[in-house]
This record gives sequence, C-alpha cells and structure tokens, in this order.
Amino acid sequence: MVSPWLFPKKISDLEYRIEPDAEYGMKVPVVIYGDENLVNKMVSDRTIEQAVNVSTLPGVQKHVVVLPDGHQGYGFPVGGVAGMDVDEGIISPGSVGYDINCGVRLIRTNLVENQIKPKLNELVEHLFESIPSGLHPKEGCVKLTKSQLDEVLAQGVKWLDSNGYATKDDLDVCEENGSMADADPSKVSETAHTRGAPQVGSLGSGNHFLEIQRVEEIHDTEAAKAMGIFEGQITILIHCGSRGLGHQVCTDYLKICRDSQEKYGIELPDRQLACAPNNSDEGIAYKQAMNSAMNFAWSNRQMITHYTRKSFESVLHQSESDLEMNLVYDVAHNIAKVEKHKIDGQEKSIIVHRKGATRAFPAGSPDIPERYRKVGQPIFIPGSMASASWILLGNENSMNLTFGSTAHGAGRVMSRTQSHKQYNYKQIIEEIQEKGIVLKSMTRYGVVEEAPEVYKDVDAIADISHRLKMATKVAKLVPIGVIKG
DNA sequence: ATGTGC
Repeated sequence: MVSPWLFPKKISDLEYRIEPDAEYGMKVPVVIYGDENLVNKMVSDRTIEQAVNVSTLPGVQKHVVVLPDGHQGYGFPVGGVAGMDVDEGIISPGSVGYDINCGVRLIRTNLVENQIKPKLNELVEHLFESIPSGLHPKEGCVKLTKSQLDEVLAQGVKWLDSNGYATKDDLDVCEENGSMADADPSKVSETAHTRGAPQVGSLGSGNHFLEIQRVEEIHDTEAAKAMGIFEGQITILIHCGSRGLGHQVCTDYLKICRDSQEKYGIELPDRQLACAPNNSDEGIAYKQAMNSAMNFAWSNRQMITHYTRKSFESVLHQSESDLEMNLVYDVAHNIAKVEKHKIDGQEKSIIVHRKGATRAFPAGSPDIPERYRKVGQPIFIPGSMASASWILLGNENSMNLTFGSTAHGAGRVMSRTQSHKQYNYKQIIEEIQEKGIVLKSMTRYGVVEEAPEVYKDVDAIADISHRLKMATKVAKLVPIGVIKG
C-alpha cells in the first residue's frame, strides 16, 4: 500500500490536501495549511502521517487540520485540529497532549519603554525571584491544602478571585472565564494531586516563559484599541500550562483508555492515539479530569499574574491599578471541547481537539468576552525566547478552514540534543544581550535548548495565518526582559 | 511539556 501522507496535493500556495484513502481507513481528508517549505518538512517527519492516522478514528468529522506550525507530536501532531461526533466519536488524551491547557495570556500596562528601562534589570530580577520556575522550584508557590486544590480544580480562577488573587475583570477576559464547567477533581488521581498541589503559580521549563515586551507594530488599529494596545507600550506575556498535574492526568488516562480499547473494539493505527468513546465512562472521566487540569492551568497563569503585578508595584512604587495592569485575554492551546460547528451545511456538536492550536473565534461569537464581540477574539502567538510574538484576531474564515482555530507558536526546527551540538550558552547569551534583552534563566541548558535559532520564524507563521484569514494581524510584540525555567 | 532521557 502506498502511504497516503507522502503525497499531499497542492491546492494553492498555502493549502495542501490528502483525499480520504479507503484502503488506509481514512474517513475524512487531511488539510494542511502552510507554504512549500513547511509542508516538505512535515512530509519528512511523522507530522502528516499522524494527521492521516487521526483521520481514521471513530466519528471524525469534516477534515483533520494541520496548521502552519505543525510538527510531529505524541500520536497527534502539535499544530493539529480534529473534531469528533459527540455521540459516535471518541475523545483522545494524546490528541490534547501532555500539557493540558498550555496557553498564553497577555497583560497590558499604561507604561512605555522609557519609564521602565532604568529599572528593567531590577524588574526582571524581582520577577525571577518571585515566580518559581524550572522543573523543581524550591519555594514560592502558594501552599494549597488538598481541599483548596480541589476547589481550584473544580472552580478555576473563580477560587482565586474569592481568595484575593484575581479580579472580576480577570475572569471576564479569560477563555471560559477561567472556569471550565463539568470539572470533577475526584477523577484526578492522587498522584496528580500530589504533583500539582505545590505548583500553582509556577512557570515550569522548556519553552515556557514570562516576557516583558514592547509593542513594536500595530497592524489593526481598531482591534488594538479594543484590546487597549498602543505602539511603544509595555506588555507582559505569560506562556505556561498545567505542570505536573496535567502531565499526570494525561499519563493516567492514556492507560485507562488503553485498558478499555478491546472492550470498545477500537482499532488504532498508532497506540499513542489511545482513546475512549466520548460518551463512555472512561471518556466522560477523562473529560472531567481534563477540565480540572484546564482549571488548574488557568489558575496557574492567574497566580503568576498576581505575582507579576506585585513585582511591578514593588519595583516601580506604583499600584497595579495606577499602572493599569489589566489582563487583555487568556487563551488555551492544548484542549478538547464540545463546540457547535457547521458540517455539510448542518450545525453539529463535536468534540474539538486542539493540540498546539489556538481557538480563533470571529466577531459575534457568543463565546468571546462582550468587550471583544464586535471585533473578534484576541489570539496570542508566542515566539521563542528573545524573538517576537504576535497578537492576532479571530476571523470568520477560521470557522470554515480550521474549526475556528489558528497556529500557536513557532515550532522547533531542531531537537534539544541537536541544539547543544550546534550552539553554546555563551554565544546565545551574547546575542540576546546585543539585542538589549535582559534574560534570567534557571538553567544554562534551557537557554541553549530554547535559543531563537532552534525555532522557526514566528513572523512567517503569523503571516500565513493572516494571508489565509484564519486569524489576522493586530500587533507585533518584541521582548525586552525574559524569565524562563 | 514532564519528579526529562540521552
């Protein structure tokens, strides 16, 4: 049999397609958005093969989408979207990923660069000291009891609001208001609880970071205005997820799904795609545990926001409200959610799996905050450490192309191991200093493994999204201070 | 991504 993923058909400069191959068990086409370079790279590793595998799963609808930043992941490509019928389809932990509700939030200020430049070193230092980061942060997280953690898992940011770590305004501009319904902490294992309890308010490692930025370019004045964004402004971007708790939920439910595979008669092209019928006991339990992990991640980003505001207050001797440190928005990029989408002209409820894919809902969507309903949903595409990031805006077209989604980041061009062979700490640090960026990192390894050179060009990813009108450009942000694990 | 896996 010829492997169908080897020959995607070019539809246009930025769209490639693989028609359903019955012999291979494909139920729907695979659609790939990207230029020739990006698509060639996807063919050379397992990215498209994995998307083809997903297109064979029970209840898969319309098409499997690979976004411009797509690359191979655990079973399901990172930068992938797939929607399954809620009654006939499956839900799959590997198709959400290990870092459940990894996501990005942006905090605005009323400051411009000159006002913080003299204190930038001190600010970065203070943030680094007050926000635990790395794999094993020693101290600093709020210590939650088991029952407090359960409240965080059940209520998300609502609990932080009740306890002085969030404002009503923060809740208004978080996806799902920071509180995913139908979360059940009793479906989260004891091990996951133990791992998560000391981690609320910690950044983690890898490509997770907190960045002080300057707004470099405005591409959509009206949308920028609605978001309170202006040229030259200082913003803060936070990129992190659900830490050990989400990781453990994924591990636990991969096993639970695997153990139930035979019972449900599901045949898989790849055991990493272990899944359960969406409405089975196992599927429902996974969803309730995943929703809990989602609440954990939003709470984690909220707690870091709290620490960030305190750091700015302390270093700049102004209150957070004087500094107008408002949350612009918080959006997840590793989730599965039931949403209504048009399929063959019919509105239908499907369980949308977005792994390394950002929701990109258009103006008028009831699921986006009222203050953005006239313009569209804010989307943040983080670049790698010390490179630019983008604010994009959800567009109507994404509902046709990608189940209302767009890209989530730059994506690696080489492995961590390879980055050590090609670069060393000193040269990366020098290069970052030359750009005038203040960087504090937990480890030297992290600096090399997350160097700008080892990632794709995020500008190109934003550009493709814009040209396809999946999500359009609002503003480009450049880093001036970075803390990372 | 991760009480990494090399």
